[in-house]
Amino acid sequence: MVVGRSANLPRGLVDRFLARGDVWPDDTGCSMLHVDMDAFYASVEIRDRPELARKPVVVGGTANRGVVASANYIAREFGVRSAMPTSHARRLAPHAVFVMPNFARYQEVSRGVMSIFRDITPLVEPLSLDEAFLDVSGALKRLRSSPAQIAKLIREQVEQAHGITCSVGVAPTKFLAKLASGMCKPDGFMVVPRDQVLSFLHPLPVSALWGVGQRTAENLDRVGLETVADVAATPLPRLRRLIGVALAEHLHALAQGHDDRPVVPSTREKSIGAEETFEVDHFDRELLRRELLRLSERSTATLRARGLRGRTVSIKVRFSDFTTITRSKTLRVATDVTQEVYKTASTLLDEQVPPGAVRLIGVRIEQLVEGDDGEQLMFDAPERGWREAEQAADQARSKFGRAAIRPASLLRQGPTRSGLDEPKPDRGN
DNA sequence: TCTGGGGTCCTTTTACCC
DNA sequence: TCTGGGGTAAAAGGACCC
Repeated sequence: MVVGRSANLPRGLVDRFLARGDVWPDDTGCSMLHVDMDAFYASVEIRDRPELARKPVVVGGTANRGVVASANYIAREFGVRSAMPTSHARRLAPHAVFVMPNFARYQEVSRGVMSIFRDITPLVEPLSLDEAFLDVSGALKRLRSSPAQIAKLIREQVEQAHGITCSVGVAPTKFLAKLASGMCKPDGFMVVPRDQVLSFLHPLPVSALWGVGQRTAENLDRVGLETVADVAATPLPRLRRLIGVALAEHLHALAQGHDDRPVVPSTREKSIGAEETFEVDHFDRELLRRELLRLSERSTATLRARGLRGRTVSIKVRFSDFTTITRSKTLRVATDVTQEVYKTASTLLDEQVPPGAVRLIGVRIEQLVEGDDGEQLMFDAPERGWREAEQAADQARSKFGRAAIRPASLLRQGPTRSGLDEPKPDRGN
């Protein structure tokens, strides 16, 4: 039995732990909350266009090669799932309304929702636009509430202020809270009492463990490990041989209900990049180089906006058969200069990527450091002109819009791309 | 069914130095 | 000069997450 992400969970289990109005569960010591918006992108679209309310709604690139970023629950009844090719979704639900994602809009709603959380506790760790962990241990006294009461309050406030619903898991640890919110979706609320952690956890399939995707589930299945209980009962040395040291130790701990990761309010990003799938495959090197310039520009603009620079430039190329290679080069000095990133990226393309039909190309910058003008100027005077020019261009763009300033070689018509421009799907709900 | 885009983390391989 | 081993950093690939 190999079970994927969306496997049906033991039904009795869900019923046993689902919080309802009448019975108040024992939430002592359950100070970890995981809040997950229901079908976030689709819900925002429906809220903004009420005429969609009773229809199946699918948010995702409408072009040939897009995938579903979010689907409302009516669309899910037809089998539509996030990450599914849009073409497949169209076949399953031809009458559904297909909507292009409006990323800026979702960001705006997300900021509003997160600020509701921060009014309750400063210990908020967003995982993406549509979900976050909250540690409410410090807020209990101040609000004179239990964790479950705080969860209820959050659900009410989010719906009142933003017209969309969310699901909340309340548990002693992050992992359990996240499991719980996933199991009570949509518009639900679940508490995992401290003394029932193992009876909650152990009947679940291994794929429920954070870090077990399709591959690892198959590997575990091959040796007869199907449930979380099976993993918990496997001696650690054996598990290490099966799936590697780090993953084994991680999963073994989770399977025993151990997870002491704290809520970390802000973490610095480790890499910044941009990539694009073409609507049709391309062989033309000149065109690929032009695309690298566009992507370098996009990535370094983000770097500059956040006051960061990076030392390692890596490119990613996916061929028509879906094999994917990455090639990277580490610079002597960290940079945020488009021309320098582009030069490195295009050299990598020229020297290390074999010819072939390319469906995706990407640029990423790693080994990030906080920007520091003074030091850089002394060591690398020649790039000074570029930096100043690009900073001026950033300012012009923020005044007059993105199209105002572009490198001359991008003024020609670029290649056609798939419909998804910059989406971030709300997977998993 | 035919697979987006943004990331993180881990493992293995390779390059280089002593 | 050739070979080997240890250590470290970089490069490459892969799995996973939303």
